[in-house]
Amino acid sequence: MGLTLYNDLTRTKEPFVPLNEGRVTFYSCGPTVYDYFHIGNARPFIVFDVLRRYMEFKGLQVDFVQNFTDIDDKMINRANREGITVDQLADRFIAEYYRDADALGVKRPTHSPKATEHMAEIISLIQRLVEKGHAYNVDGDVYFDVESFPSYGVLAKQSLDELQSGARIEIDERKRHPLDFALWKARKEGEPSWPSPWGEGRPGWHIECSAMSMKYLGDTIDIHSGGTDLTFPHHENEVAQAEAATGKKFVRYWIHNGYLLIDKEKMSKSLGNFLTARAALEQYPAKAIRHFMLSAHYRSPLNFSEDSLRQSLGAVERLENCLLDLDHARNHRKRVDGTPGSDHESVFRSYEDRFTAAMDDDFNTAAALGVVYEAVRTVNNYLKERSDLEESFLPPADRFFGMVETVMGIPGRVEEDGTDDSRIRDLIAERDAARKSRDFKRADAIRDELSAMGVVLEDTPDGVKWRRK
RNA sequence: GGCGGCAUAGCCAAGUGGUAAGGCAGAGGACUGCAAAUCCUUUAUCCCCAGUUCGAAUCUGGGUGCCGCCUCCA
Repeated sequence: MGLTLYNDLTRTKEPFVPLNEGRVTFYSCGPTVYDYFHIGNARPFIVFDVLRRYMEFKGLQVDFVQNFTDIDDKMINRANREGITVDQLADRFIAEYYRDADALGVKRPTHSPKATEHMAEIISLIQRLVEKGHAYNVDGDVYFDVESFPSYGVLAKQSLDELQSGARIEIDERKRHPLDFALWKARKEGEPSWPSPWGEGRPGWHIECSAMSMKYLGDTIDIHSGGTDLTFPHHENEVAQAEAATGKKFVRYWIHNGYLLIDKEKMSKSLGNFLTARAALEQYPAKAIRHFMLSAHYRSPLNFSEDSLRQSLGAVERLENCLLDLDHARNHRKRVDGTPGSDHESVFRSYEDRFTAAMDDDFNTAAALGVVYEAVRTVNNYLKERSDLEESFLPPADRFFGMVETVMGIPGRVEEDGTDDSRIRDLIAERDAARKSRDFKRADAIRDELSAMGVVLEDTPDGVKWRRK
């Protein structure tokens, strides 16, 4: 069974068939690097990271491009406020972006282009639009002429008239139509600028994505993703610019993630109701945040709360404990030949099939997680019901949980904290000896000591297990 | 005004015609020196009304409530 995706262009679920067999071109709108990103911004980063990983797991080669917007009003304002250049601001927050995204386990894109490094492509795209009569120059500002592009509104599913009514845009009399948008903005005092055929200036809001998408992935790409608030006007405008210039279809599948809500409201910088990803990571490990993001379907709104994060942490720890138990059994239990009649291979293959079926169904991570936890219970039961370990059990179990790790990035690799394990092992051995001689006071004292070191002990029939908190 | 989304147990959340996945929390039990982990049992008239159907959380119509986009925003 193949992957199906809900395409916002058609508003239906469609089988996903890449333009070129075996290869996927995927562009995801990235951050404007004027500040730390918040946990709501992190949703698309994580969720589309998982979609990308899943497609790679299925054997597709994914060319995944995510841009950095490093020149716009917010960049200029923030740089001015900080008394630094826009370049310096961008350098700083690109580094901060990577620090947080890496910490969240988000794979780095194939390409991460910056707008300021693609002026040639941007200008040449605008030029093509001007030449074809889709754009016009007014005093050094260049606007896209929406009326010259009959299918404007394909993504919004609205006509120009409908879009106009009720819109609270201040009307710029120099524009031919209120919805005409800037491709190029003439330089203002104190702003960074680049030379162009229309004079010094800088690119408008939307043009960079079209230009960079076309440069790295070609005129027509398979998938373009972003938050649902980008549907209009950002993505609508991208379509208009690109298709007006090339005459070809720009994006085959448009996908948008739902918002992260907080107190039932959209989390956003302008509302001020946000929590930075950095701050969230100080309180909860990445595995909990990833699990939280994957616990709902990507298109649904997802309500953020401390409690939800706590619940996700509890859940992902259950998965982690299961894998630790499995490893402990691997290292300490007697291996025996498989019992005739017990077919672990087909049990885990069935889980794998159900997991991939859920993921194939418009990337239903919540349903896929349900399957993961059924598999967890199976493993826990198996380990409880016997004291040895069949050789036939590990390979299919490892394959299944390896797939979960590869695709979802949970539970994630345990970070080394530099503690010397030999000290821990010595203490555990000492405690074990104390327990054998029924000196429980001493044993508990050692447990407390280890606990203070962040080490949790579990006494099991297979011996003492330990893990870091 | 136009376009769109959502409403499932205490909480989070799957499920698009055949009598409700999974997780968190709670209760009871098993195991246990203690603890932890784990296992078992247990918790849902699927927002309301009407309709279609042998049968609806799932389809249709009408409500109610919440949210979003149309303006910078993932």
